[in-house]
Amino acid sequence: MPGLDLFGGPLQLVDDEEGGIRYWPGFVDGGEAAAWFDALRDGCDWRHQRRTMYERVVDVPRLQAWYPFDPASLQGLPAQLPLAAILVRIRAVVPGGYNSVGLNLYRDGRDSVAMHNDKLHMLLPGQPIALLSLGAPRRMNIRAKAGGHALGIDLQPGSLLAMSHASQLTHEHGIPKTTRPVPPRMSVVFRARPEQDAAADRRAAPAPAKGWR
DNA sequence: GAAGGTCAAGCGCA
DNA sequence: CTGCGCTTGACCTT
Repeated sequence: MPGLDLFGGPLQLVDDEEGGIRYWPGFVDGGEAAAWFDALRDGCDWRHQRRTMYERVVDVPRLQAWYPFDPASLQGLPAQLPLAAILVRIRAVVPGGYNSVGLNLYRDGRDSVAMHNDKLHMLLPGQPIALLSLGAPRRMNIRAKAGGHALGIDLQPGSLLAMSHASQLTHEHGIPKTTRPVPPRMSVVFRARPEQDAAADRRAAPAPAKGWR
């Protein structure tokens, strides 16, 4: 386990040729993280999905929101949300052609995500995924698919986690449920998606009406 | 357009 | 106590 470096550099959690998985515990200060959390919690278009399992319809255990945007103009990011400010800060540390942001809200310890990796066909090769954590700390497990033990990391509010494209091939990650009482936690995840998918996103996303008939 | 992958809750196990 | 692996099935870039 690498030690915390005193000069603000990241902890290297996983190594590969594209930067592996890096973690900046104090990427932004607590006050800013708290302000962003409040604004996003109150202002995002949160969606609650359902899934069927064993003839029962169950709630997906988290709320989600998602915005595709143009990397140059930032069009697509709602102006009343601090997403553009967050993106600027993230790009300065983890450069990338981000064109989509997904948010997850884990309301309490019963909310979770199963171990998974991001779908590679939905990501541009070589481009990292950048994940900002806000709200309460939650444990994330990271495990090599090849086997071995899971690495647990408490994602602190204001922390940044950067995952290489290549690491999605070799590792999976998840947020387990916990019986401990925990306040809400939010992740803000920036990705660079292939243009054809990004275009489909723009079509699917709420857009100004422009019917021609 | 087809079809293989995903991922929910709960259980048993180590 | 906690993580993990197994199960079924509707849905498939939210």
